[in-house]
Amino acid sequence: MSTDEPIAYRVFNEIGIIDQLSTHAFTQSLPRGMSVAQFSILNHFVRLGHEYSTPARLASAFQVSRPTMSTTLSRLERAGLVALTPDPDDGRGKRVAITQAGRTMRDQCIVGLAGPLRDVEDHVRSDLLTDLLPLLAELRQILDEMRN
Amino acid sequence: MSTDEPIAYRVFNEIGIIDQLSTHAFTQSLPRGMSVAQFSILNHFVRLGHEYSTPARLASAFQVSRPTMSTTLSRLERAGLVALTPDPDDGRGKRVAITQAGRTMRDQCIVGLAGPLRDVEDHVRSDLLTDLLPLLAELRQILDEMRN
DNA sequence: AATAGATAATTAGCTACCTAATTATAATGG
DNA sequence: CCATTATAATTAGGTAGCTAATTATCTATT
Repeated sequence: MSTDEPIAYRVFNEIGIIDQLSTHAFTQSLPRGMSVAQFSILNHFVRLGHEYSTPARLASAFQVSRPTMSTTLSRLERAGLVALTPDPDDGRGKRVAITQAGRTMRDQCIVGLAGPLRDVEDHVRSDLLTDLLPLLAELRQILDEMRN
Repeated sequence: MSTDEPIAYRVFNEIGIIDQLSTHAFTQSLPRGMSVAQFSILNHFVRLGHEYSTPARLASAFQVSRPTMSTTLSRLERAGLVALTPDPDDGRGKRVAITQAGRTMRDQCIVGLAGPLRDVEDHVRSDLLTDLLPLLAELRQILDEMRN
Protein backbone atom coordinates (compact mmCIF):
# COMPACT_ATOMS: atom_id res chain seq x y z
CA MET A 1 0.00 0.00 0.00
CA SER A 2 1.33 3.44 -1.03
CA THR A 3 4.58 1.91 -2.23
CA ASP A 4 4.88 4.59 -4.88
CA GLU A 5 4.75 7.50 -2.44
CA PRO A 6 8.04 9.15 -1.43
CA ILE A 7 9.71 7.34 1.43
CA ALA A 8 9.56 10.42 3.64
CA TYR A 9 5.84 10.74 3.01
CA ARG A 10 5.26 7.17 4.05
CA VAL A 11 7.35 7.57 7.19
CA PHE A 12 5.45 10.67 8.30
CA ASN A 13 2.20 8.99 7.46
CA GLU A 14 2.98 6.07 9.77
CA ILE A 15 4.11 8.50 12.45
CA GLY A 16 0.87 10.44 12.19
CA ILE A 17 -1.23 7.32 12.60
CA ILE A 18 0.83 6.08 15.54
CA ASP A 19 0.60 9.45 17.24
CA GLN A 20 -3.14 9.44 16.84
CA LEU A 21 -3.62 5.90 18.10
CA SER A 22 -1.28 6.32 21.07
CA THR A 23 -2.59 9.72 22.11
CA HIS A 24 -6.08 8.31 22.03
CA ALA A 25 -5.17 5.24 24.10
CA PHE A 26 -3.30 7.28 26.69
CA THR A 27 -6.05 9.85 26.97
CA GLN A 28 -8.47 7.05 27.80
CA SER A 29 -6.27 5.87 30.65
CA LEU A 30 -5.94 9.30 32.27
CA PRO A 31 -8.29 10.61 34.96
CA ARG A 32 -11.44 12.21 33.60
CA GLY A 33 -10.74 15.62 32.10
CA MET A 34 -6.98 15.21 31.90
CA SER A 35 -5.20 15.30 28.56
CA VAL A 36 -1.76 14.17 27.53
CA ALA A 37 -0.71 17.78 27.05
CA GLN A 38 -1.82 18.69 30.57
CA PHE A 39 -0.18 15.66 32.10
CA SER A 40 3.07 16.43 30.31
CA ILE A 41 3.22 19.81 31.98
CA LEU A 42 2.58 18.44 35.44
CA ASN A 43 5.13 15.73 34.81
CA HIS A 44 7.65 18.30 33.66
CA PHE A 45 7.51 20.07 37.01
CA VAL A 46 7.88 16.93 39.06
CA ARG A 47 10.66 15.50 36.95
CA LEU A 48 12.78 18.62 36.80
CA GLY A 49 12.07 19.53 40.39
CA HIS A 50 11.95 23.22 39.59
CA GLU A 51 10.02 25.47 41.90
CA TYR A 52 8.39 27.34 39.05
CA SER A 53 8.65 28.16 35.37
CA THR A 54 7.08 30.64 32.96
CA PRO A 55 4.57 30.19 30.14
CA ALA A 56 7.20 31.20 27.58
CA ARG A 57 9.79 28.73 28.84
CA LEU A 58 7.22 25.95 28.96
CA ALA A 59 6.08 26.73 25.43
CA SER A 60 9.64 26.50 24.22
CA ALA A 61 10.34 23.32 26.22
CA PHE A 62 7.36 21.60 24.60
CA GLN A 63 7.88 23.21 21.19
CA VAL A 64 4.41 24.61 21.23
CA SER A 65 3.20 28.12 20.45
CA ARG A 66 2.74 30.50 23.33
CA PRO A 67 -1.01 30.88 22.81
CA THR A 68 -1.34 27.11 22.95
CA MET A 69 0.59 26.96 26.21
CA SER A 70 -1.45 29.85 27.48
CA THR A 71 -4.75 28.02 27.10
CA THR A 72 -3.41 24.71 28.39
CA LEU A 73 -2.13 26.49 31.51
CA SER A 74 -5.51 28.17 31.93
CA ARG A 75 -7.23 24.81 31.97
CA LEU A 76 -4.73 23.49 34.50
CA GLU A 77 -5.24 26.57 36.64
CA ARG A 78 -9.02 26.26 36.42
CA ALA A 79 -8.64 22.70 37.68
CA GLY A 80 -6.41 23.92 40.53
CA LEU A 81 -3.45 21.85 39.35
CA VAL A 82 -1.16 24.77 38.67
CA ALA A 83 -0.82 28.26 40.15
CA LEU A 84 -0.17 31.33 38.03
CA THR A 85 1.30 34.37 39.71
CA PRO A 86 2.73 37.60 38.33
CA ASP A 87 6.49 37.64 37.99
CA PRO A 88 7.74 40.05 40.67
CA ASP A 89 10.75 40.97 38.55
CA ASP A 90 9.01 41.47 35.22
CA GLY A 91 5.63 43.10 34.90
CA ARG A 92 4.99 41.33 31.61
CA GLY A 93 5.70 37.85 32.84
CA LYS A 94 4.03 35.22 34.94
CA ARG A 95 5.25 32.39 37.08
CA VAL A 96 3.77 28.94 36.85
CA ALA A 97 4.04 26.49 39.72
CA ILE A 98 2.52 23.07 40.29
CA THR A 99 0.17 22.80 43.27
CA GLN A 100 -0.15 19.96 45.73
CA ALA A 101 -3.31 18.89 43.90
CA GLY A 102 -1.25 18.97 40.72
CA ARG A 103 1.32 16.59 42.19
CA THR A 104 -1.40 14.24 43.32
CA MET A 105 -3.00 14.34 39.90
CA ARG A 106 0.35 13.69 38.24
CA ASP A 107 0.80 10.60 40.38
CA GLN A 108 -2.66 9.36 39.44
CA CYS A 109 -1.83 9.88 35.78
CA ILE A 110 1.37 7.87 36.13
CA VAL A 111 -0.64 5.04 37.64
CA GLY A 112 -3.20 5.20 34.85
CA LEU A 113 -0.59 5.29 32.11
CA ALA A 114 1.42 2.40 33.52
CA GLY A 115 -1.03 -0.24 32.26
CA PRO A 116 -1.22 0.88 28.63
CA LEU A 117 2.53 1.45 28.51
CA ARG A 118 3.23 -2.02 29.82
CA ASP A 119 0.66 -3.36 27.40
CA VAL A 120 2.54 -1.93 24.47
CA GLU A 121 5.87 -3.16 25.75
CA ASP A 122 4.36 -6.62 26.18
CA HIS A 123 2.78 -6.82 22.74
CA VAL A 124 5.82 -5.69 20.82
CA ARG A 125 8.86 -7.79 20.06
CA SER A 126 11.51 -7.04 22.61
CA ASP A 127 13.86 -4.95 20.46
CA LEU A 128 11.37 -2.89 18.52
CA LEU A 129 11.18 0.03 20.90
CA THR A 130 14.88 0.15 21.65
CA ASP A 131 15.60 -0.01 17.92
CA LEU A 132 13.13 2.77 17.21
CA LEU A 133 14.08 5.25 19.88
CA PRO A 134 17.50 6.34 18.59
CA LEU A 135 16.26 6.53 15.01
CA LEU A 136 13.31 8.68 16.03
CA ALA A 137 15.53 10.89 18.14
CA GLU A 138 17.82 11.34 15.17
CA LEU A 139 14.95 12.28 12.86
CA ARG A 140 13.41 14.60 15.40
CA GLN A 141 16.70 16.39 15.90
CA ILE A 142 17.18 16.94 12.18
CA LEU A 143 13.65 18.25 11.72
CA ASP A 144 14.24 20.54 14.64
CA GLU A 145 17.39 21.94 13.07
CA MET A 146 15.68 22.30 9.68
CA ARG A 147 12.94 24.62 10.85
CA ASN A 148 15.32 27.59 11.05
CA MET B 1 16.98 13.66 29.11
CA SER B 2 14.05 11.53 30.38
CA THR B 3 16.23 8.44 30.58
CA ASP B 4 14.21 7.17 33.51
CA GLU B 5 10.88 7.24 31.67
CA PRO B 6 9.52 3.96 30.30
CA ILE B 7 10.90 3.19 26.86
CA ALA B 8 7.43 3.19 25.31
CA TYR B 9 6.73 6.62 26.76
CA ARG B 10 9.90 8.01 25.25
CA VAL B 11 9.14 6.48 21.87
CA PHE B 12 5.65 7.97 21.76
CA ASN B 13 7.00 11.26 22.95
CA GLU B 14 9.43 11.45 20.04
CA ILE B 15 6.69 10.40 17.66
CA GLY B 16 4.41 13.14 18.94
CA ILE B 17 7.05 15.80 18.44
CA ILE B 18 7.92 14.55 14.95
CA ASP B 19 4.27 14.48 13.97
CA GLN B 20 3.83 18.02 15.14
CA LEU B 21 6.93 19.33 13.38
CA SER B 22 6.22 17.52 10.11
CA THR B 23 2.53 18.38 9.99
CA HIS B 24 3.44 21.98 10.55
CA ALA B 25 6.09 22.01 7.81
CA PHE B 26 3.82 20.30 5.30
CA THR B 27 0.89 22.56 6.05
CA GLN B 28 3.11 25.54 5.27
CA SER B 29 3.93 24.14 1.84
CA LEU B 30 0.30 23.51 0.85
CA PRO B 31 -1.85 26.05 -1.00
CA ARG B 32 -3.55 28.56 1.23
CA GLY B 33 -6.44 27.01 3.15
CA MET B 34 -5.46 23.41 2.49
CA SER B 35 -4.58 21.06 5.34
CA VAL B 36 -2.81 17.74 5.39
CA ALA B 37 -6.09 16.00 6.28
CA GLN B 38 -7.86 17.58 3.32
CA PHE B 39 -5.03 16.80 0.93
CA SER B 40 -4.97 13.18 2.08
CA ILE B 41 -8.57 12.74 1.07
CA LEU B 42 -8.08 14.24 -2.38
CA ASN B 43 -4.95 12.13 -2.80
CA HIS B 44 -6.85 9.03 -1.77
CA PHE B 45 -9.31 9.47 -4.64
CA VAL B 46 -6.65 10.04 -7.25
CA ARG B 47 -4.44 7.20 -6.08
CA LEU B 48 -7.14 4.57 -5.82
CA GLY B 49 -8.89 5.76 -8.96
CA HIS B 50 -12.32 5.10 -7.48
CA GLU B 51 -15.25 7.00 -8.88
CA TYR B 52 -16.69 7.71 -5.47
CA SER B 53 -16.65 6.64 -1.84
CA THR B 54 -18.74 7.28 1.26
CA PRO B 55 -18.04 9.26 4.43
CA ALA B 56 -18.14 6.08 6.49
CA ARG B 57 -15.65 4.24 4.29
CA LEU B 58 -13.34 7.23 4.22
CA ALA B 59 -13.51 7.55 7.99
CA SER B 60 -12.53 3.94 8.34
CA ALA B 61 -9.79 4.18 5.70
CA PHE B 62 -8.18 7.07 7.58
CA GLN B 63 -8.94 5.66 11.02
CA VAL B 64 -10.77 8.79 11.99
CA SER B 65 -14.16 9.18 13.65
CA ARG B 66 -17.12 9.76 11.40
CA PRO B 67 -17.88 13.21 12.80
CA THR B 68 -14.30 14.20 12.06
CA MET B 69 -14.59 12.97 8.48
CA SER B 70 -17.93 14.69 8.22
CA THR B 71 -16.53 18.13 8.98
CA THR B 72 -13.44 17.65 6.83
CA LEU B 73 -15.64 16.68 3.88
CA SER B 74 -17.82 19.73 4.51
CA ARG B 75 -14.79 21.97 4.22
CA LEU B 76 -13.74 20.27 1.02
CA GLU B 77 -17.24 20.61 -0.35
CA ARG B 78 -17.40 24.28 0.62
CA ALA B 79 -14.19 24.76 -1.35
CA GLY B 80 -15.68 22.91 -4.32
CA LEU B 81 -13.02 20.18 -4.20
CA VAL B 82 -15.41 17.35 -3.51
CA ALA B 83 -19.05 16.68 -4.38
CA LEU B 84 -21.48 15.12 -1.92
CA THR B 85 -24.60 13.48 -3.30
CA PRO B 86 -27.22 11.26 -1.69
CA ASP B 87 -26.68 7.55 -2.16
CA PRO B 88 -29.44 6.39 -4.53
CA ASP B 89 -29.46 2.93 -2.98
CA ASP B 90 -29.44 3.93 0.67
CA GLY B 91 -31.40 6.85 2.00
CA ARG B 92 -29.07 7.21 4.97
CA GLY B 93 -25.87 7.32 2.99
CA LYS B 94 -24.01 9.80 0.87
CA ARG B 95 -21.58 9.49 -1.97
CA VAL B 96 -18.39 11.49 -2.07
CA ALA B 97 -16.57 12.18 -5.32
CA ILE B 98 -13.61 14.36 -6.15
CA THR B 99 -14.29 17.23 -8.55
CA GLN B 100 -12.11 18.48 -11.36
CA ALA B 101 -11.11 21.40 -9.15
CA GLY B 102 -10.23 18.83 -6.53
CA ARG B 103 -7.90 17.02 -8.92
CA THR B 104 -6.21 20.27 -9.85
CA MET B 105 -5.81 21.17 -6.18
CA ARG B 106 -4.37 17.73 -5.44
CA ASP B 107 -1.76 18.23 -8.14
CA GLN B 108 -0.84 21.62 -6.72
CA CYS B 109 -0.45 20.06 -3.29
CA ILE B 110 1.86 17.39 -4.67
CA VAL B 111 4.02 20.11 -6.20
CA GLY B 112 4.08 22.04 -2.95
CA LEU B 113 4.95 19.00 -0.85
CA ALA B 114 7.74 17.83 -3.13
CA GLY B 115 10.21 20.44 -1.89
CA PRO B 116 9.88 19.79 1.85
CA LEU B 117 9.87 16.03 1.27
CA ARG B 118 13.06 16.21 -0.76
CA ASP B 119 14.49 18.52 1.88
CA VAL B 120 14.00 15.93 4.56
CA GLU B 121 15.40 13.15 2.42
CA ASP B 122 18.44 15.31 1.70
CA HIS B 123 19.13 16.29 5.31
CA VAL B 124 18.87 12.80 6.73
CA ARG B 125 21.50 10.08 6.45
CA SER B 126 20.63 7.83 3.58
CA ASP B 127 19.40 4.81 5.54
CA LEU B 128 17.44 6.51 8.28
CA LEU B 129 14.07 6.58 6.55
CA THR B 130 14.33 3.10 5.08
CA ASP B 131 15.38 1.78 8.48
CA LEU B 132 12.49 3.56 10.18
CA LEU B 133 9.65 2.66 7.85
CA PRO B 134 9.36 -1.07 8.57
CA LEU B 135 9.76 -0.55 12.31
CA LEU B 136 7.05 2.10 12.33
CA ALA B 137 4.77 -0.07 10.22
CA GLU B 138 5.29 -2.89 12.68
CA LEU B 139 4.47 -0.71 15.66
CA ARG B 140 1.46 0.81 13.94
CA GLN B 141 0.09 -2.58 13.09
CA ILE B 142 0.42 -3.82 16.66
CA LEU B 143 -1.25 -0.72 18.09
CA ASP B 144 -4.01 -1.16 15.57
CA GLU B 145 -4.59 -4.74 16.66
CA MET B 146 -4.45 -3.78 20.33
CA ARG B 147 -7.34 -1.35 20.20
CA ASN B 148 -9.89 -4.16 20.01
C1' DA C 1 -47.24 -5.09 10.11
C1' DA C 2 -45.13 -3.19 14.04
C1' DT C 3 -41.48 -2.81 16.98
C1' DA C 4 -36.82 -3.03 18.17
C1' DG C 5 -32.14 -2.75 16.89
C1' DA C 6 -28.31 -1.41 13.65
C1' DT C 7 -26.19 1.98 10.71
C1' DA C 8 -25.21 6.71 8.16
C1' DA C 9 -24.49 11.20 8.87
C1' DT C 10 -24.72 15.34 11.51
C1' DT C 11 -24.76 18.58 15.53
C1' DA C 12 -23.01 20.15 19.93
C1' DG C 13 -19.36 20.72 22.86
C1' DC C 14 -14.71 19.72 24.31
C1' DT C 15 -9.15 19.82 23.83
C1' DA C 16 -4.89 20.74 21.10
C1' DC C 17 -2.66 22.99 17.79
C1' DC C 18 -1.83 27.06 14.68
C1' DT C 19 -1.32 32.35 12.96
C1' DA C 20 -2.37 37.19 13.36
C1' DA C 21 -3.31 40.91 16.08
C1' DT C 22 -3.58 43.31 20.94
C1' DT C 23 -2.02 44.93 25.28
C1' DA C 24 1.34 45.76 28.58
C1' DT C 25 5.92 46.25 30.03
C1' DA C 26 11.18 46.18 29.21
C1' DA C 27 15.16 47.46 27.06
C1' DT C 28 17.72 50.21 23.89
C1' DG C 29 19.30 54.06 20.97
C1' DG C 30 19.31 58.71 19.55
C1' DC D 1 14.34 61.61 28.18
C1' DC D 2 11.65 60.04 24.66
C1' DA D 3 10.78 57.07 20.84
C1' DT D 4 11.53 52.76 18.91
C1' DT D 5 11.96 47.99 19.19
C1' DA D 6 11.54 43.66 21.52
C1' DT D 7 9.32 40.52 24.62
C1' DA D 8 5.37 38.26 27.65
C1' DA D 9 0.95 36.94 27.56
C1' DT D 10 -3.62 36.94 25.77
C1' DT D 11 -7.58 37.26 22.49
C1' DA D 12 -9.76 36.12 18.11
C1' DG D 13 -10.50 32.98 14.67
C1' DG D 14 -9.34 28.74 12.20
C1' DT D 15 -8.44 23.32 11.50
C1' DA D 16 -8.24 18.49 13.38
C1' DG D 17 -9.37 15.24 16.47
C1' DC D 18 -12.58 13.17 20.07
C1' DT D 19 -17.27 11.59 22.58
C1' DA D 20 -22.17 11.88 23.26
C1' DA D 21 -26.47 12.65 21.50
C1' DT D 22 -29.89 13.38 17.30
C1' DT D 23 -32.18 12.35 13.13
C1' DA D 24 -33.14 9.47 9.43
C1' DT D 25 -33.34 5.20 7.30
C1' DC D 26 -32.59 0.34 6.85
C1' DT D 27 -32.87 -4.52 8.70
C1' DA D 28 -34.46 -8.08 11.35
C1' DT D 29 -37.54 -10.19 14.66
C1' DT D 30 -41.70 -11.25 16.36
